[in-house]
Amino acid sequence: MGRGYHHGNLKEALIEAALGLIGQKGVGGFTFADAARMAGVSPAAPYRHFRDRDELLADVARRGFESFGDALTRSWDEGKPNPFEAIERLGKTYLAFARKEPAFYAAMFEGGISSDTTPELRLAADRAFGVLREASEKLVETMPAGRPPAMMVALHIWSLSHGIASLFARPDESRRKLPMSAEDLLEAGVLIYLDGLGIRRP
Amino acid sequence: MGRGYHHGNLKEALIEAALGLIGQKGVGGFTFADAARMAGVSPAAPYRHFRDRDELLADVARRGFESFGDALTRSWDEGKPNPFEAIERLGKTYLAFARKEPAFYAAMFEGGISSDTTPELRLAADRAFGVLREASEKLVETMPAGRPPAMMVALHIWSLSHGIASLFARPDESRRKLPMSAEDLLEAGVLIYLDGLGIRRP
DNA sequence: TGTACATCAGTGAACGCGCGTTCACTGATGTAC
DNA sequence: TGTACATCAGTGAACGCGCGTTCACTGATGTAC
Repeated sequence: MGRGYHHGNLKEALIEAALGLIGQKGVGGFTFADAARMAGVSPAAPYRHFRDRDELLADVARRGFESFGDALTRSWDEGKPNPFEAIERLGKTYLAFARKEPAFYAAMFEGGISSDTTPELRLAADRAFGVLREASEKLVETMPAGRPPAMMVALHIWSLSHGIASLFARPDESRRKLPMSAEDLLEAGVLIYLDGLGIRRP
Repeated sequence: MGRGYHHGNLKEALIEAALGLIGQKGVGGFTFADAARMAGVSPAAPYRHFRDRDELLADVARRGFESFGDALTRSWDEGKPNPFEAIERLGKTYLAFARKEPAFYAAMFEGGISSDTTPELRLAADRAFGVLREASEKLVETMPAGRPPAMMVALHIWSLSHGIASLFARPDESRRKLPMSAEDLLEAGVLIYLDGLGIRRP
């Protein structure tokens, strides 16, 4: 690259490096010094941008949640053509994210970073969950009566998605083998669950 | 203690130490040397019992799965008084284990240890899942017709339990706040799911 | 337009630290006769 | 029952390593006049 004394975009470069390293060695294997090395910079340089390793990790997690939230929002697409079909799309997006962005996913859920580390992180995480919450609300509204709390429905779907993603949709090591794809497993699960609530495909 | 030159029970002591350290600092923060120190032994001593840190961790995970499997088996209690009630008990046991044995849980699911590390580990993990599988089989058998695959049912319940445990039932840092207990959330979820399958409380 | 100066991102050398791992060893335990 | 010996669990000192962190510094960039 032939960069001079100043990097110019070190903060971004460190985030990129962190994602690469987490992807390779997992969250635990990622180190501050390694990120600096990967960005082609001295080990003291990152301190200009992050207080320590945890702050960098929290920033990665925040960006992960933002990207995740965006993906979920797009996928939900205001519940078109109907909440039922849209929520199935949401589930697929959840798994797709875990698969395609394992580094983000690890920083978000396995990093040992509490959501309360930063207000921004909390906000981003809340926003991502908010999409699921809104979807559940719309879904529940299609019922004529005996509506369950939308919050609970959102938590159930989130938990099922997260469980399946963690157990079966990580490119990590060889997880347990499945007789079907994680996507099909989730879709079937959500279908049965919604049926149990009394919500059927329109 | 006044132990002499030989420890006498170092292997067990190292496992204990590992559990304590994992409980305190998480799987990532646990080190081989630390375990030795905690067991009151020189840093070279553990090598008489474990090839390296990973082998120790795999052994912890194996014991975790065995203990988990035992707890599930006791909880299932051959499906008494009926599979429906027994499987609700199973769910509670799942969460209770995650809560009461966070160190085991972490080694089993967040240790970065693949189930294929050791045949014994795989066996123990399979046995634990087997309880849930058997429970699902018995549950499905209560249906007169249109039975879903028991394997799928087991995977759904496992995933939901695991998702709820990971997100809300870890004493880790302050996880997301819930409007209800993790136990109630899981029970409600399983109830709705089984209802969707057409299985009702007898 | 040029010059002086402030700002600030990145340097590189240095430090203390704890980890993983090895090695020849030592002392306790068990066993054969 | 006693003695000689083999076995083996644990020692402690040593090593190389990479990490996190600090520090006075340097050189590029931007800005005021």
